[in-house]
Amino acid sequence: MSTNVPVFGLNLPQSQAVTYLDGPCLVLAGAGSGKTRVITQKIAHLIEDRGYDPRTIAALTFTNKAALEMQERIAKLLKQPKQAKQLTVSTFHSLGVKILRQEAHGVGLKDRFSIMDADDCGSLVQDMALTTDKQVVRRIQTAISLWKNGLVDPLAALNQAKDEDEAQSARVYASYVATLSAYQAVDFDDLIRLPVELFRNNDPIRDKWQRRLRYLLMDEYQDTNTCQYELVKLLVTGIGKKPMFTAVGDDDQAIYAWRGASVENLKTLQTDFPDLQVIKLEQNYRSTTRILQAANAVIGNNPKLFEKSLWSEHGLGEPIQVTSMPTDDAEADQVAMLISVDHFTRKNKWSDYAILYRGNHQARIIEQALRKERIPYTISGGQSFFDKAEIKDIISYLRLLANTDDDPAFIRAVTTPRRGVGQSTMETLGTFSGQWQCSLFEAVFKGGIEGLLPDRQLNPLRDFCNFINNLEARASRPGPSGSGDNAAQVLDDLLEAINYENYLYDMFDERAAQSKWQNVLEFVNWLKDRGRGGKDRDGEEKNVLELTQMVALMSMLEGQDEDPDAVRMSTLHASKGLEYPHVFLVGCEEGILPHKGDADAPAESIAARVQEERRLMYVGITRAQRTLHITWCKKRKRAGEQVHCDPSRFIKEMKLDEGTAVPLESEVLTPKERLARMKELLATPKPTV
DNA sequence: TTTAGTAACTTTTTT
DNA sequence: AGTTACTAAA
Repeated sequence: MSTNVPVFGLNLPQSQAVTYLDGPCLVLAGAGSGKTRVITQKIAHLIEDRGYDPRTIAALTFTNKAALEMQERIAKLLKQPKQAKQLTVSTFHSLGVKILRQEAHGVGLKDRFSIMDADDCGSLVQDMALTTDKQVVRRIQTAISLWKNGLVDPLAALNQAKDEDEAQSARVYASYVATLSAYQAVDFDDLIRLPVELFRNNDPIRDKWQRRLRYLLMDEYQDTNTCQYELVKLLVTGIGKKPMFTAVGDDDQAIYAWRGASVENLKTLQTDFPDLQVIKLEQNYRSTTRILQAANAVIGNNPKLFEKSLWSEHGLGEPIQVTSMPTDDAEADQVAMLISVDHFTRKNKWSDYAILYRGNHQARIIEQALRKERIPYTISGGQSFFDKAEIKDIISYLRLLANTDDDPAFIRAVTTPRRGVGQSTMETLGTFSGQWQCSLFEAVFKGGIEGLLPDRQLNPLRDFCNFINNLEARASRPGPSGSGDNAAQVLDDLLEAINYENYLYDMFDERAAQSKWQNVLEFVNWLKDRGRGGKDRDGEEKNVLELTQMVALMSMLEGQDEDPDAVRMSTLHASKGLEYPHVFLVGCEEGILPHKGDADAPAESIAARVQEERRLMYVGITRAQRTLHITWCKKRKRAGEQVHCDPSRFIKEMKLDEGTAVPLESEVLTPKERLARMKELLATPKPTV
């Protein structure tokens, strides 16, 4: 097939990107230029026109939400929608789990390894660094994460440490790695790093996976880190084999440098693959011209990696509004009111509106305001369903069931609900297990522990461990249907046995307990559903272990039970890749956006950080399709006290005063005025747009 | 030893 | 505002 025949409904560069299959391909896709469209169409093209087996195609995204959405879009595109289920559409991390689950032995893990979340890792670091200072713990955690993502081992980290802080982090790094392997556990970074290690050292296994995944597509390529890029390279390059992949990215939307991503990967791609075909998508199908102009003006202040200029065939559109607010409370109220009024006057859906902000904590105050106005909303980004304490409690039991060496899970499960095991018991047990180099669970039955713990403390421990053992025996017994455990029954038994519902009602007031128990039931039902192979029963059946490992990665809220008609609230980071007709970008103040970090950082890194914040602003602006409303506060509550704020430098950089938009001065209404205005607006006919 | 209640300290972004 | 650290009772 010639690459010059345009695919129906695509412009020329899009079409070229879809049909180009002579080698590796990089698509530089500006905001709103239809990059997801290119990926989904290309997958359809591979299957339907080129005869690819869907099982040999993998598309990698950055969030589970994006993966889910992409799979749905592909299903709609295919003549046989069921083929979409055979594709690997997942995050890098999920692919890592998939590989590790099959190749655990190759990296020295037992089959039933645990996946530890950031909290578990945090308490690990806390113990090993001998500090309770949360700041220090987080600093060490990010240092370790950056090392892992950069494929630097503990020894190298120690050698290249520049100051005592880094040396301390490196020492903790060493014992951290040792402890994880003692637990038979991995952290998020290991999910990518271990497959890389495996493929580097084991050619037959690497070969196997290369045959398994013949074509690779990557979304948001600008946000990949060294380790992820290495995994990709190992998967696509082989002797006598043509590297086959498509990477899609935009250097202006790189906003994850803080977690090890490097935009340089875009450039490196060109040197590593000299025959790389580079295709630029510069036509924007999303926003009005005014919005694009503002976005371009802001990003123009950053150095360019690739030359590109976005343009749009849409009209000029409505002016961008910039409003100053006296306080953050007023900002939230005002935005809620503006949305309410606009919703009723223009007869728009609630879901046409999005409120975007820099930090999760900004969501709280906005939520309150929206509730006051009776506006339905959904929050994406921020702490997820799976991070709720009651859900993590249940998960810790499942993890322990799957892997009794998982000490963090043991600690949580054995102490919640309270069963007479407290701090000092755990300390004794911990020292003992440390001396004998065994897990806490093992230590409970090891000879010698009787001398250290009186029966009063030892009995509850033994009772608990016997309980887990019994449950585990039942969990791994084949269910009536043959293969797989009877996950549903095990889950019910577990909740019953630990009396979790009563525990909740003992610990919390009626209302809180009720909602928490509701969450638990919802979670358990969700698990049971997945255990049976998913909603349509055409997914793979999963046992308790697989379910547990899957849940560990579900840190983002899934779009399943989202209210379809509700105002969207999101952090700027979580909004990447999404679009909304009407966008409110709140809290545009110096110190918030750009966010101020360590003032004593070197000037160079401060400059780099401001550039990343500017890209964040760019992402925010380019989410908007029709209207954009930016707000900033003169005063804001911060750690209790009111603090004076200045407008963000990025507002000036939008160059709104040069004829593209009219800045609007602050306009704060009292409830009475608001009501009057509302009535007045409701009476006027819907404006034509 | 465990738990419950009160006083002080902090808020980037996420797989 | 929301969590954590510390102190007093059971």
